[in-house]
This record gives sequence, C-alpha cells and structure tokens, in this order.
Amino acid sequence: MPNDRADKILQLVNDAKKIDVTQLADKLHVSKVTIRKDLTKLEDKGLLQRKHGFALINNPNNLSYRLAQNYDTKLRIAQRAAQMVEVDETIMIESGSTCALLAAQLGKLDKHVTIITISYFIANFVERYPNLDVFLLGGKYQSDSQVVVGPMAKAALANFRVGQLFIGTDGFDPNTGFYGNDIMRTDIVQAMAENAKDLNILTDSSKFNAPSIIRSFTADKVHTVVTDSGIPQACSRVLTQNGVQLIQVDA
Amino acid sequence: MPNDRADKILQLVNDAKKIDVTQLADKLHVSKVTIRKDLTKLEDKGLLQRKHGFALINNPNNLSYRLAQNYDTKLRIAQRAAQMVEVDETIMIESGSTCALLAAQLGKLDKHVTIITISYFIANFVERYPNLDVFLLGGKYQSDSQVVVGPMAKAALANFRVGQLFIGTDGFDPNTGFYGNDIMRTDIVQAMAENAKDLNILTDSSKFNAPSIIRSFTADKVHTVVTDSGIPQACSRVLTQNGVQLIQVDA
DNA sequence: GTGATTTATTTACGAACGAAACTGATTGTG
DNA sequence: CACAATCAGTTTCGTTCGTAAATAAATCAC
Repeated sequence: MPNDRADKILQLVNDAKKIDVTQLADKLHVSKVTIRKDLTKLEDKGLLQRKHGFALINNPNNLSYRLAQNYDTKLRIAQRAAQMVEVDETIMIESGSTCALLAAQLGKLDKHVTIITISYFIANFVERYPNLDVFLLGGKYQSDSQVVVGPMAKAALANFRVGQLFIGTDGFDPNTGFYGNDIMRTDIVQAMAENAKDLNILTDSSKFNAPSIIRSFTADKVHTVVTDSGIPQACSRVLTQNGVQLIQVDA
Repeated sequence: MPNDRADKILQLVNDAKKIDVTQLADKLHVSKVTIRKDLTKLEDKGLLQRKHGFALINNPNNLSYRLAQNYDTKLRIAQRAAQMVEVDETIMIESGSTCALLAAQLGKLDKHVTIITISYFIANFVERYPNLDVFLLGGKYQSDSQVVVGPMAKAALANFRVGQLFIGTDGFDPNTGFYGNDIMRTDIVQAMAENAKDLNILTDSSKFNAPSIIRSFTADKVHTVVTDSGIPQACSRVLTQNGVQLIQVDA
C-alpha cells in the first residue's frame, strides 16, 4: 500500500470519526477490496478499528489516535532513538506517542531495558516483549490520556534517578523553548527531568511551528532532539546554539 | 437472550479460544442470526471479541476473561457491595473481576467516590464515570493481570489509610482461610489490608470449593464476605463463627 | 380469559466480507 | 535483453454480515 493512501485514509477516518468502505473507495479511486486490505493493515498497526462495513477512529484523546498522525515519521524517529539506549539501561519515558513507539522498538530489538513511565498506554503497548521491565509511577489517573499525574506521582519519582529521559512535546517557540498543552502532564514531566541526567525530546517536525500553552523547558535544558528533516532552519539554529544535539531522520 | 444460552456461548468460546458462528448455532440449536445477536450483546459487555465469521476469547489472564465466568452472579454481588459504600468515601479496590464490577456499579450510581487501586484494568474500566476519582499505586507492572506489584507498590500504600478495602479471592479452605494463586498479588493485597479498617471479600461461591496456593488471610481478619447462595454450609458456618458478616445474594 | 404488549427467534435479502485467482507494472538477476 | 520475482490492485466466488419483516411464545392488563 502506498504511504500516501494510508495517510489519506487515516485523515478521512480521523475527520469523520466513522466512514464506510464504499466512501473510502470512491474518494481514493480504488476498489473496495483494496480499501479493505488497507484497513486490515492499519488496524493491525493499532491506528484505527474496523467494523463490518466501516472504519472507526480510535478515541481521539487516546494515544492510538495521536500515533496515527505522521505514523511513518514517528516510527523512524523512534528507531533512531532506540539506538541511544544501551542494553540493561534504565530509562524514563513520558506519555507521548513517539515515546510509545520508542518503547516498542526497544522491545523488538530484544535488548533488556527497564522502563519507568507514567503511561499505562505504554505499559500495555509493550506487553508482548518479555525483555522489557516496566515500572509505573502511581498517582491520580487521567483517564483520557491514560497517565498518572499529581503530587503522588511526583513523590514516587524520589525513588529513581536515571541517565536518560525521553519525552515528546506539544510545541516549540525559538525564543522561549518547548511547550506542553496540559498543566498536570507538564508538571510531572518537569519533575521527571529533575531526576534524569539527559533530557531527550522525540517529536516530528510539525510541532516546531505549533506554539502551545505551558512552557515545559527552555532549549538549554535539553540534551538531544530527534526529529525529521522538516524542522525550520530558525529552530534548528536556536537548538544547536543552545548546545542541543540535533538528530534529523530522513523524511 | 436467555441467560443460560449466554453462559453456554461463553463456555464454548472460552474452551475453544476461537469458534465460528456456524458451530455455535449447531451446538445450541438456534439460527446463526440469533447467535450473531447474542455475540453482539456479549461483545458490548466486553466478554468476548467478534470477528468476521467467529468469536474470539479475551486474553485468558485478562480480567475480561475472568469477568465472563458467572457474569450475572458477579454483577449481583457487585450491586450489593456498592450499597456498602457511602457518598464521598475513599475505598481501596484490588484487582479481582468482581471488584471491577463494583467500581462500575459505583460509577453508575453516580455517587462521588475516590478509588485507590493497583489495577489499571479497573482504572480504565470506569473511565466514563466522572463521579469516580481514581488513584493508582505505582510499582512493577504485571502485564498479564494489568496490576502493579512489588515493594514500590507497598511503599506507595504508606500514603493511604481507608475505611474499607474490597478484594476478591482465588480459594477458601474452612480450616485455614482465604487463598490467592499469585504470590506478588497476594503480597500487595496483604499490605493493602494493613492500611484499611475493614477487609471485605467479594466472590462468587465457586471459589469456596477451590483451595488455592498461597494463604492470604485467616477468616477472622475479614469483616464482610459478599457471595451468592451457593456457598457450602461448612464454609458459611466457619465464617460466621469467626465473626464475619456474611451477605448472600440470590442465585 | 381474552386481547394487547413484549420478548425471543426465524426467514429473507442486499451489502460486506475474506480468500484466491488474475492482471499489469516495477524491480532484480544473469 | 530476457525472464523470473515481487508488488499493487482488481475481479470473482462462496460465505457471513446486519437489518427488517414475519412468526411464535410469554407476560401483562383488566
């Protein structure tokens, strides 16, 4: 299946929440059989749900939905980030969709890694990989994003100090730094960063033009950014000026 | 749909892991259309998965699977137990399937309740009820049963002291008490009990003839048992002799 | 007890399904 | 250059799907 048709299907499904096979076939000018095959593959990747006659969007607040946006780019970023992790290392992972793919990549590489996370989605996402040990922080459960937050989660962090923390971001402004769009999640991520030597950000380049609400980190706090080649020059210059290691995977 | 056919379908699906509609229709002597309707309802309850042409068992370690056994009895037990919880109360819930139904019942009753649990299944199960606040303990994630266990989870308990704890059980022996079949889960449940005033056990009566591996509690530690009318006399006598409040819902 | 309503099931039918065979374009190999 | 292998997509086929209308049994009202 060509990637651009996969993207178009995901776009259409995400816009409509629910769309039937016939409509997809009409809009994309291929047969229904082809659409059905595409949908089966996309369902296997966890990017949508199939039902008899139509395709359903995953819960939009759910990571499965966010995974569906720029899936291939995120996958390449995650593959690159997985190289940064040593065998038997203990890392922290936040709740971003690219972070979930990083965890899955580590699982596939069959390296033993211990993962500390706030995300129940990620814990379940890597269920099938016995080489991954997962520790979840406790706290107030945010059911829409499937993470724990709040003072209890921050207190639980006191038990851990790791070399690397991997997070996503919701936005970036060249003058001021990285942003999140949920105050509770931003708060816990900042606390995680204080207990990690290196702060690594995984994000597709679309976020570099999307300033968001709550500043999470100034650029100089960041060790490495892994993104794709679509990042604006203004942003990449600021990052390198602040001593950030910038890794770009091919588009 | 008659309840006994629903039970038979669940039995057949659970035994076979995967069974097609035609076979179910033959064995139960009804039409395929009727089977399909039954399967749709059972899927809506989360007790199995439908695919084109057949029904699939839920992951057997998963609570969804355990929920499917004696579903109606468990539901009645949960409904009765929900009456024991006050508005604005904070309770602890362990990972049992009947406990999950208790949480859902509390959600449906629209009382505000704060739930502290080790089970991510339960946290997600009650996602849609805004009147429930869920706090999860942190710890080592056991992906098959979707709970956190281990010393970190026990340490997290230090922050909480509640009036009531609700747990399930895997077995009971009249001479020695209640049993679990997983040492890590038994360990954390015992720690939970130390931080709760009343220990309440919710279980269908089938467990009273199934001694299990690890003793969790002697009968005298238990405040209330909610079960169905199928409990053997020998067991109910021992319980009441030990000062346990025994509540039996109709079969 | 009789007629009305509800519940359970079947029959009928057009749409959707998966699997397999087929077609045409692209890629790799000697 | 030829020719096999792979890939993307379509056509075809027998099966399963969901919905709606028909039928039968159980429950209820009075």
